[in-house]
Amino acid sequence: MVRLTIYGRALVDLAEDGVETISSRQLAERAGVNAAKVRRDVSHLGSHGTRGVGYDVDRLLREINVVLGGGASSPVVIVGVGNLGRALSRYDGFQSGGFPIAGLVDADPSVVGRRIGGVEVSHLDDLDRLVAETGCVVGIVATPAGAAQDVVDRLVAAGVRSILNFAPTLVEVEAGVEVRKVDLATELQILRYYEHRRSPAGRRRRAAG
Amino acid sequence: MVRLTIYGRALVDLAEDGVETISSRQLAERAGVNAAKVRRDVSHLGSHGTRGVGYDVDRLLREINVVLGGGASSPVVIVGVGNLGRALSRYDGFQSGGFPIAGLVDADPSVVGRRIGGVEVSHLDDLDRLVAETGCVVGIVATPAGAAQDVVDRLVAAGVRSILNFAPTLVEVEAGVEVRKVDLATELQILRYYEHRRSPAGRRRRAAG
DNA sequence: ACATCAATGTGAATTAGTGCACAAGCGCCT
DNA sequence: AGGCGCTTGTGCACTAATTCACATTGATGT
Repeated sequence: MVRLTIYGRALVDLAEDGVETISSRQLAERAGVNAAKVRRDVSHLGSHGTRGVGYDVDRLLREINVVLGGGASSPVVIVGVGNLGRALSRYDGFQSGGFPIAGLVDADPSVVGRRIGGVEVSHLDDLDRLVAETGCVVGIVATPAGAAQDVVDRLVAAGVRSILNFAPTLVEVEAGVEVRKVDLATELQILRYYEHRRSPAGRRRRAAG
Repeated sequence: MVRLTIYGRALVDLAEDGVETISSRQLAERAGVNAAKVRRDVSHLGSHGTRGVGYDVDRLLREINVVLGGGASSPVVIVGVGNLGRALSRYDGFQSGGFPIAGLVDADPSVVGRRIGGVEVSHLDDLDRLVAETGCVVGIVATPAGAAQDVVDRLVAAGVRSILNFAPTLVEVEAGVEVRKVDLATELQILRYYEHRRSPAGRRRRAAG
C-alpha cells in the first residue's frame, strides 16, 4: 500500500521530533488523507492504538516497517548505465532506504569494467552470476525502451521477482513477478494534462470545461 | 488520466509501424487493460471510432495529445543540482517528450554558473527572473527533503502551477497548484512489500498470510 | 470510585471504478 | 440492395474504496 509508506515517513519525522503518540486525525493531516482511512489502514496492521490517546509513534513505525519488508536490507541491481542508470547509481536515497546497490550491468562492452559510485559495471551476460552471488532481489531497469523486455526476461530468469522499470514501455512478466513502472515523461504529461484543464489555451473557453 | 499516456505511447508505436486503424481490443492488449475500459476512456475524449473497424490511429493520437496538453512544448526548470538533479538534467527523455529544460537552479554558490548538459546553473534567488524569462510552466524539485517546501513555495510564487516533486517529503501548496510526487525509495518499498507478502521470511508461515 | 473527555475500531452508506453483455452502426461481399 | 460479420458505445451489475457516524473503551481528574 502506497499510503503505508507515507505514514511511515510521517512517523519517522514525528519520532525525530520526540513525539510519542499521535492521533489518527493528526497523522491523517500530515499524510494528506482522511482520518478514517488512517484508522482503517492501521487496523489491518495488527497493531492497535489506545482509545482516547492515539497511536504510539515508535510502535506503529515498527509495525509499518515490518509490513514493508521487515526493515531488512534488499540489495538491488541496476541494468543500464546510461544517463539515468548513472544517476540512479549515484542517488544515495537507495542506500539510506535499505536498498544497497549490489551491482551495475550494461550490454555495452565499453562501459563494462568501469566503476561508478564505487561499484563496477558487469556485462549483461554475467547477470545470472551477479544476482546469484549478491542475493539481489530487486532489479532496476534503466535501459532504452527497446531493450527493456529482454532485460526483464533476463532478470526474471536470474531469479529476480521485483522489478522497477524506468524504461518508457510496458513489459510482460509471468505471474508471481511484480513490476512497477516509473516514467518521468508520463508524470510530466499528467502535469501538463492538469495544466491544460486549467487553462485550455488551444481550445475555445467554455462555461464548464 | 494515467492510462491516456499509455494509450498515447502505444499509438505512437502503431503509427510508426504504419498501422492505420486499431480496435479497442487490440489497443487494450497493448496497454495491458480491459477492452471495455479503453472504449470508455476513449469515449470521454470526444473522438469517435468507427463501428466494425476501430479507431483511426493518427486521429486518436492527435485527440489524446490535445487532451494531454496540445502537444505544445512545456519548458521545465529543475531545482536542485545534486546527484538526482544532475541525472535528470542529462536525461534526454524530457527533451523528446516535449519538456525542454529551460533552466537549472541551485542554492549552493559553488555550483552556480556551471554548465550541465548545456544548461547553466542559476542561483535559487534568480528563480523568479528565470521563470519569467523562459516561460517555464513546470518545476521539478530534486532537492533534499528539508529544502523542498521552501523551493515549492518559491516556485509557486514565481508562477509555476505544475510541480514534480522528487524530494522524499509531502509538500503543501495552495489550491490550483498541482503537485505530483515521484519517490524512488517509496517505489522500492512497495516492491519489498509485495516481496515480503510472497515469502515472509521474518514471520512465521501461516495458512493464509 | 466515578464521571468526563478523547480517540479508536468498525458497521453501514456512499461513491468510484471495473467489466460484462448487448443493441446499434458501419463496411464489405455477393 | 441487402445480409453478414465485426466493433463501438453504454446500460447495468458487481466490486472495491472511501467516508460517515457512533458505540466502545482507555486515560484522567476530582
